[in-house]
Amino acid sequence: MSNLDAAFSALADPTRRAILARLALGEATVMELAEPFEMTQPAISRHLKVLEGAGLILRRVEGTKRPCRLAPAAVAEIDQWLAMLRQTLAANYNRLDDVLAEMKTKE
Amino acid sequence: MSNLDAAFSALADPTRRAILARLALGEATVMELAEPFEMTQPAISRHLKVLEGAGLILRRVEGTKRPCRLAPAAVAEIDQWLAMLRQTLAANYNRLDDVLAEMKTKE
DNA sequence: CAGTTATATAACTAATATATTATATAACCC
DNA sequence: GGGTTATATAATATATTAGTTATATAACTG
Repeated sequence: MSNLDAAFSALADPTRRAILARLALGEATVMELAEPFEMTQPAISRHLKVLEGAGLILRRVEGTKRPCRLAPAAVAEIDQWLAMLRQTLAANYNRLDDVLAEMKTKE
Repeated sequence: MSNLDAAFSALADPTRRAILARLALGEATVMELAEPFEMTQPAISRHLKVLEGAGLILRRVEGTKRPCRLAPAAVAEIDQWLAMLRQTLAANYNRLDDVLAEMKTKE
């Protein structure tokens, strides 16, 4: 499974996106991340494992806690891939502009 | 399922990403899209359905053909969500810069 | 109209993902 | 050391996904 497979797959889950959004506010422990969800701790633990596997988060060891934070690398990779599509869409818009411009000159 | 669920989920599959990459070169029919893959036509048909459901592609009817092209809306939505993470990561980098700067002043 | 081409749908199978409960580990606190 | 807290893992049930083959639909082509 490519990194992009794992990254996009990880982002496809709303719980995991919410976790990332929470981490956007700063580092947090597993318990802190689990708190807002109506889900058991093991479920969150697994979600974090998926996010870590996708390279989207990093974890430190701090006593019995495992604080998580966002990882830059995977986000950059995703960005890069999306840039390809963005570029094409922009190009298509330009072509549309051309069409409209041509229509105007024919008026 | 939110639009982002569907969009990220659709992007998690390498075949579907390849299809999008192909569409970045321009409109294509189902058969044209299926050609490079070692996969049956119904399999591709399903992938296209997933991409369409996620708002990533649009299709026209042209006789018996169904030419597909990239859709801007979903890509924009994804972009917007990622922007949130990007922003935080940038902020973290800045904090790291601060730390490094502080270390230097203490030398 | 008959045959072919482009695409979609249905029935089915195999693999994967998500959640749960129960339990393990390991650090912390008295 | 004994109890509590933070987290991970295992076993299991269920749902979802991705592919297959077989078949349907509907438009083109001679």
